[in-house]
Amino acid sequence: MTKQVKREDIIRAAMDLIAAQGFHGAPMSMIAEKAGVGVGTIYRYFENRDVLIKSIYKEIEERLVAYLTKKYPSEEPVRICFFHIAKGLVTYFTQHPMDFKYFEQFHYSPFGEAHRRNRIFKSAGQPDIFMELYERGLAQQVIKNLPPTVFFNLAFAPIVWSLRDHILEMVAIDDSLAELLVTSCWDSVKI
Amino acid sequence: MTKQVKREDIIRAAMDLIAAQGFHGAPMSMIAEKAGVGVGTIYRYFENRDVLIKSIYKEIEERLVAYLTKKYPSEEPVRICFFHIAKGLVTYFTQHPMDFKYFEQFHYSPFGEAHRRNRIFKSAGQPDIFMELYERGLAQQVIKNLPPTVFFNLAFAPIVWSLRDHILEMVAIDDSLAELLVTSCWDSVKI
DNA sequence: ATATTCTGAATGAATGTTCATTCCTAATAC
DNA sequence: GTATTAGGAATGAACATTCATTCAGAATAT
Repeated sequence: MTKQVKREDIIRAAMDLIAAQGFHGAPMSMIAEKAGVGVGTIYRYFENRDVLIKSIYKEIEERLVAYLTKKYPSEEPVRICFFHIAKGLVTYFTQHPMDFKYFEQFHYSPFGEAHRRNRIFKSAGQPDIFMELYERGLAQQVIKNLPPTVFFNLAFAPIVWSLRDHILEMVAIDDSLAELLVTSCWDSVKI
Repeated sequence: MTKQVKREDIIRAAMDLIAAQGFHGAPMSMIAEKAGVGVGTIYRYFENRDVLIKSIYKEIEERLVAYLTKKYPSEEPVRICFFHIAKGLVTYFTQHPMDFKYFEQFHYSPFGEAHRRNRIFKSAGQPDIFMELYERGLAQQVIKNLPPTVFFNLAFAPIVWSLRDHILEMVAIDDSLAELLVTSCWDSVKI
């Protein structure tokens, strides 16, 4: 078993456990057992628990940003770009519920609190499609004149909450409901 | 010092600590110290930690519901009722940021998970102004045909997120911005 | 009025448990 | 044979909860 594979096993195990049970339901001993390694082994791959947790977050974030950025129609109107991102979020997280749950656990924890100051998707190197969308929308006067924070909240908070409800099986978001949801978000910010 | 006063001291101390630092930053010993009582004393007023935490939640919830229900214009159109609730939320939580922070901590924790399920599935109990609003809106065809969950998410998620940002001082929500925010939420659910 | 006994609220040291982390030994690679 | 990696028991820190003890004030007796 190569080093890389063992590292992946640890990440996979930790992610699944934390997504399913929260940080409390995922002690190092349990992660080790699920990954099929000794507890001490984890510390050969990650300096400590915090580093492990942040590494997992980074991996998920990279996958998500890659997904949203791929085929991003940057030349199209703001509205089209918004729909691309919003529907992309729904699709990605519907297909990767564990990623969503992990994201949520992370975000509402001391880790996320620290992370929140810098905006979510502002990873170095990546062009910030969110901010670009906001600025272009304002400049072209297709969206209301709102502070960026409030714009993002109107545009994405209902989607995130609905994804959570969908993943918790409290509502079923099919294609047509997703369309309606995303359209409604757009309705709230468009002029 | 009367019993009631001491109980209030404990609740106040626990609430402030948990709101500010999260559940982790509020061990019983610290709550006791801040309340000016012995650790054991807390257990004379609350069976255990969980009961204390849930009691605090209930007190806040009662205050909030009382605030929203007072002067509720139940005879007015759906739109007016929505604005009453939405603006009431903004006003109440702007004036009681600790209540908001506690609510948030509670909601994104194992306590909240359980609480949420109950709340949604058995909406029984007191006259639920939220559910009443949804049903009346649907019947009168003034709101889109959406599952209740998604309706609530569209209507309130951006408000909650924006309140959080306001309380964290990442955006300043004054009266006119609140008006714009609430109107935008209504725009997203109205027909 | 004063002394004595009783009561139960208040306390915080002690207990038991849960974990992250360490570190020594075993296994494996080179 | 030596160096590197894996393993998991041991360690110690953090915490919720308990419970034997204290003590102020109420009740009762003298």
